[in-house]
Amino acid sequence: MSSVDGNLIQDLQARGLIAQMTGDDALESYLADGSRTLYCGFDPTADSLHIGSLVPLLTLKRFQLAGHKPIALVGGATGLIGDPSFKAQERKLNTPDVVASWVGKIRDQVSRFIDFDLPGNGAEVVNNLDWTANLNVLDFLRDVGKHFSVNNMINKESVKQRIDREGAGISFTEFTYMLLQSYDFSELYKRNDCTLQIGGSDQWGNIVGGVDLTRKMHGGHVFGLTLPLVTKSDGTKFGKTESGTIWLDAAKTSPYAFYQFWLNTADADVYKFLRYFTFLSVEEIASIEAEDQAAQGRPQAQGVLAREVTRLIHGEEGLEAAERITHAMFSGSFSDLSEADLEQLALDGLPCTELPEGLEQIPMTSLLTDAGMVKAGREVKDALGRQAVWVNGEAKGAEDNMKAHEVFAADKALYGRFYLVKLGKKKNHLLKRSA
RNA sequence: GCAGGGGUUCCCGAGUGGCCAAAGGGAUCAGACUGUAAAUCUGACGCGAAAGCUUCGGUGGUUCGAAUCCACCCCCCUGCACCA
Repeated sequence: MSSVDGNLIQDLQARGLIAQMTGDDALESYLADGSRTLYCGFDPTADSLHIGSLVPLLTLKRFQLAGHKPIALVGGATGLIGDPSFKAQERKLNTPDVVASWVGKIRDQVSRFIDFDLPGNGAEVVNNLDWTANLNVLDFLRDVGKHFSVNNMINKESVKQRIDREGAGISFTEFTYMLLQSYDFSELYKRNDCTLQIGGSDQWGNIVGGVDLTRKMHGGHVFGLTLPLVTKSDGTKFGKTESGTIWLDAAKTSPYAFYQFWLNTADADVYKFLRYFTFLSVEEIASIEAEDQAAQGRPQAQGVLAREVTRLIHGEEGLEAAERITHAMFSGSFSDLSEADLEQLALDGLPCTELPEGLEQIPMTSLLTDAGMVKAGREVKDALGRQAVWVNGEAKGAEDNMKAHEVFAADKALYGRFYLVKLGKKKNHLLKRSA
């Protein structure tokens, strides 16, 4: 049995990672006294987790590093129901086979973060469908449902807007979600001696429900701890960009795009994010912050954050790929890229499209819109008007709009095949001549 | 079901017969300044390279002409009634 790090809670506190916890000081000494088993649930609401799940995921890992045993629960059952917590509207149910396929993907993703082979506190992944699939309705209502007060449930902050708001409403199905999640906790307590559940702060109601149910059903004293919702200083939602959600799946968000997302973190958020999303010690982060403050110009923090998190999610290889593209695209020295480098960029996740036929007829606006660089031709037109489109380093203007055949002439291609197109400062794209 | 209010371009929100592709704000994109930041300033912002085309909950109608007027329908909100 590995020894436990008694300072875990203090470290989490220093990182700002504790939103609420049950039994305050009791939990801290409970964790310091021995290796405990804890769990966190991840519902399959899509075919991949996104960075919103990163805080709980990494926190599980922090507990493991401190000597505790983490269980990642994939919600094969709860994913069939839908958590109403702080959701404005009832959600559409996904079909069982869809949820089942998502369960598989989420399980694989989650598994990459925690260590299964640690002696004494090796991680586990469980699926709550295992203990609910064959649950008898009458038994459930008698054994579990009886412990819940509807009066209490409708007063939960998490469902208040659904209860109070005219025209919103909540179905009995979603209303029951809390019972299922609570039952999970009591089951894991019984089966795995799991005595702590962690989750986002929106899960507080569900977690407390589980704490109560475990006491009522098994007389067990268990704990709950919630993590803060990640917010940005400018008030916009964390984890979304104009081009969409930042996913953990490399097929949905390339390591390059992922790296760029973190690199673009606002100064006002970056040190907080370093504490949330990296395993650098709070002291290290403080010294980075101090250095940045002392230095003029660009802070180093975003680079550190992007590197650390990208390595964590996509590994050393993913990070190298991301940095390779970033360097090629933003250093302005793409001309010394080799042919193999260019091919690699496409593989690394630089958006890449094949050049269509009949360029004489195709305006640049449609060409670049179709390639997915922008949403409407107007943006290309605007950019052309400001000399903000470059093809292989050469700025193009409005007069080139109908001259795609000249802009993309065969003799202008790098290695006879490639064109690097840059629109504005940040949009890069690779166009390839078909072979 | 009755009475009243409302549904406008990504969002909020003006517009009540032509001057409306539709004020203003937000978001977004691009430019300047920078650090691939923030703040600020500038431009764009239904679609289209253009000519032009398609919008104001839906369908029909009145009119030379409708987001604006009429009819019917759908949806939302606020009261009242019904369920009790």
